[in-house]
Amino acid sequence: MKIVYMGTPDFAVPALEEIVKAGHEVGYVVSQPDAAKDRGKKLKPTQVKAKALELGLEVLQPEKIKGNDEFFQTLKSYAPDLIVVAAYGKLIPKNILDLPKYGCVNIHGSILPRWRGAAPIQWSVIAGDEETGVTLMYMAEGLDTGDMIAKAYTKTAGKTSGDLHDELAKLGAELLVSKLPDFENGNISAQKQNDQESCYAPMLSKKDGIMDFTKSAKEMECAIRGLSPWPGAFTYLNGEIFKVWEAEALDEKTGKEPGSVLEVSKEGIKIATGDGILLAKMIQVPGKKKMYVQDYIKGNNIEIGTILG
RNA sequence: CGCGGGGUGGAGCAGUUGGUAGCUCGUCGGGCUCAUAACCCGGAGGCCGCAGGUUCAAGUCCUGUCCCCGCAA
Repeated sequence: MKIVYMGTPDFAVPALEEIVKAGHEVGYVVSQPDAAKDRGKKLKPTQVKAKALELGLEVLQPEKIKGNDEFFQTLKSYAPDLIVVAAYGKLIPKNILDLPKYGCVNIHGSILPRWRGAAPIQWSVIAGDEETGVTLMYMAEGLDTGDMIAKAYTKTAGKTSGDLHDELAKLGAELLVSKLPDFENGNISAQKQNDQESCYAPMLSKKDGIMDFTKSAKEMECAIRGLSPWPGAFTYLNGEIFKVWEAEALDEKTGKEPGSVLEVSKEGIKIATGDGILLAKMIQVPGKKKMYVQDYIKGNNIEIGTILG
C-alpha cells in the first residue's frame, strides 16, 4: 500500500517503523519543521524526521500545510492509498483529508470519545482513569471527532504518563499495522463517536504542574503521575522549585494546614493536603537530579512545619 | 554563543581570606540489649570530573575541555 505518514514527536515513531517493517511503501514522511529546543537553543530534527532519514525515507517539513498548494500537489502526484497521522501537531485541511483512496486515519492516545485533544494520555492519568488505550480513527474536520475503526486497551495502575506514552505508542503502532490490510480488503467498519461522552484534554503547560495541596492526597498522587515526565508536579520550598516525581496518598487524617510538612523520614516527606496525607518519595531541586527523599535528607534538612507552595 | 546551578570516599552535602580533606547516611568489625531501622566504640574507603597554568603550597585562583541539571523556549 502507498502511504504518506505524518507525525512529529517520539509518540509517532513506532508506528512509522512498523509500517515500513510490514512492507508498505511510504512515499513521504511529513513532520513539523525543526525547532530550537532544550539548553543551548540548537536546532534539532523532530524524532519522526530522524527515524525517517534513518529508514531512508523522503521527509517534508512544510511551515504550514493549510493553503500550501505546492505541498498539496506533491502529495497528490504521489497518489497515496492512505495517509496515517500520529501526533502531527497541526490540523490537517479537508483537501488533504479527502485526497487518499482509503482516507486519512489517526492514532489517538485515548479511548475516544474520552479525551479528545492534545494531551489525552496525561489527562487520563491525572483524572485517575483505571483504563486507557489508543483509538484508530478516520480523521474528520473536528478535533478528534472522526469515526472510530479500532481500539486497544491497557491499565493505568501505577503508571506515569511517560510509561503509558511509550506503551501506547507501541500499542497504537501494532493496532494500525494489523488493520492496514483491511483497508484494501474493504473490511473496515467505523463507528461514530458519542459526543455526549466526550471530554477534552488540552495541551499541558508548565503552570499545570503547580501542586494544589487543597486537593485530596489521592488526586494529587494521580496528578503527580500524570504530569511525569513533563511538566512535572512542583511546588516551592524556601523560594526554590521543589518537584515531586513519586508520591503516595496515605489514608491518614491531619488537621494541619494543606502544604504543611508533617514528618520527614527515609520513607519520604509527609505533607498535609485538603483530604489525607501525601507521602512524597522521589523529589528534585534545581540543579540536581531526581532523588529519593532517603538520599536527599543525608545532606539537606527540611524543617517540620514548613509550608510548601 | 539564551539565563543559571553543579561535578569532593558507595549515597547526599560542607569545605571560610589558597596551608594536614570534613559531616550525615551506608558499609565492615566489636559492644550494649529479650530485641532493633535505636545507642556506644573502632576501622576501611577520596588521583576533590579531565587537562594545563599561577604559587614554596591549589578542592580553593586563572584558562581550556567533558558530563549532569534547573529556568526559558
